[in-house]
Amino acid sequence: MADIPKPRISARKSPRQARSTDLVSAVLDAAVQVLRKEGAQRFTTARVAERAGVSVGSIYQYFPNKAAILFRVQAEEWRRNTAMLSGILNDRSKPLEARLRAMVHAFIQSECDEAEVRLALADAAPLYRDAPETGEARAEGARLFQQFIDETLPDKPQAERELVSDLIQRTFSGVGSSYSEQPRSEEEITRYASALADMFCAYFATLGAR
Amino acid sequence: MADIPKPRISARKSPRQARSTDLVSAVLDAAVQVLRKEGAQRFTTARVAERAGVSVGSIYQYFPNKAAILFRVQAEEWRRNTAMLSGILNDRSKPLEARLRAMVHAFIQSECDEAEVRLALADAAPLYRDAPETGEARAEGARLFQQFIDETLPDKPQAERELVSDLIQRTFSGVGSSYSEQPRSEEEITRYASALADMFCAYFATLGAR
DNA sequence: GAAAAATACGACTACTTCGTCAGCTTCGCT
DNA sequence: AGCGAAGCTGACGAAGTAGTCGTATTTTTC
Repeated sequence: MADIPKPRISARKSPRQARSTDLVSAVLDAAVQVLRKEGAQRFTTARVAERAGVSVGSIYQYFPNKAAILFRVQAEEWRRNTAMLSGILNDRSKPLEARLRAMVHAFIQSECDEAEVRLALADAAPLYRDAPETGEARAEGARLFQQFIDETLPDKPQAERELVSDLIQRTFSGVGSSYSEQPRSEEEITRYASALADMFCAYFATLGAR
Repeated sequence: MADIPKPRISARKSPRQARSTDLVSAVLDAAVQVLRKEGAQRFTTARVAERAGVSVGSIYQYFPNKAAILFRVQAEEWRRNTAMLSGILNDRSKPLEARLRAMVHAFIQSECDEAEVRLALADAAPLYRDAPETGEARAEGARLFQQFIDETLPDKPQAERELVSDLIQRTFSGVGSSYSEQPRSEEEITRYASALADMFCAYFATLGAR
């Protein structure tokens, strides 16, 4: 059994004046910097406050606890990512395979670009992953994959499409976070993304993708 | 940047009498139990000592620090796993594909069987992953995959075989740990392992596996 | 069986961290 | 200007944890 989840991730109160809005974004920016420079282990509210040029008390006016800050950072990360991948996948001017290949490359690339933050965020996952909001955010991403698979394998029964979508998604994120643990050159990234896309294409082909 | 690595994972002194050997294994057993029941966050030397029926000081006679205990547990886990998979992969009485499918299933199965411990161990990874010993242990596992790929794709250049091996390995462990985060029934596991194996087989087929 | 070596104990130190709260400052508005 | 609300501060309390060390106990050696 893991840690007892603290289901208090949602904001304590909302900023009403301009300065408090600024404060919140300063805190989130600082949080990213602290994660990058200090790692998850040394991510503390005090350090975030210092870096943001703000007092600890102010942070706790808009975030109920440390986990909430991390969750907001992670949610933002996911949001950007989903938007980017969604844009690539829904570009109907290209054939399915080209879109898939582009998406794989973009994902691996971005994963490597922000490797430090991602790794730290992953290390801190135990603090926020059991919150209900996390589940919703994940489901959002899942829909993206599901939609793509539905388009790729329209003749398969839904149960199978769901299974395949789930598998692709896990492969994606698993390989991405593992691969980005070490620094990689542009060329390495291209080669690796290409191989991963090859694997997906081969799989889809045997499943009878159109 | 992540946490500064503490390169002191190796044993402080070796047990010479029977009672101290017992103590060490009691500590390791207790460590697994604490991980399972309390999670990585609440894994403390004090709790391990209590569960092992031993005092904190005794632990520090054979382990230089907390990370060392976690590393020993993880190393043991890897050792068992490598042995199991190695046994399946080297069973020359079966064709390559059957061995691959058996291996995938066994891996996913064991991952799910021990999900709690694995998850906690993964959460604690930041504490031990930067130690040099961890790299060696990983390399051990990598050889296993490399050997299998060399056998599967003997006509490809070595660079490509290494790339494929790396990709398969990351897919393996990434999908495994992600999939096992939720409890799964036997049937679900079989279906999922089968799909994953399908993906690998499809990929190998397009690469011209023999 | 007595000295020496190995082992075990656990109270204790030194440190870190989360989150609060009483009081002070700034803002918006009339 | 002046008043109430919103916002900000940072010292502080409470909790928890890693690892040490002087002392007690058990085992081995001679």
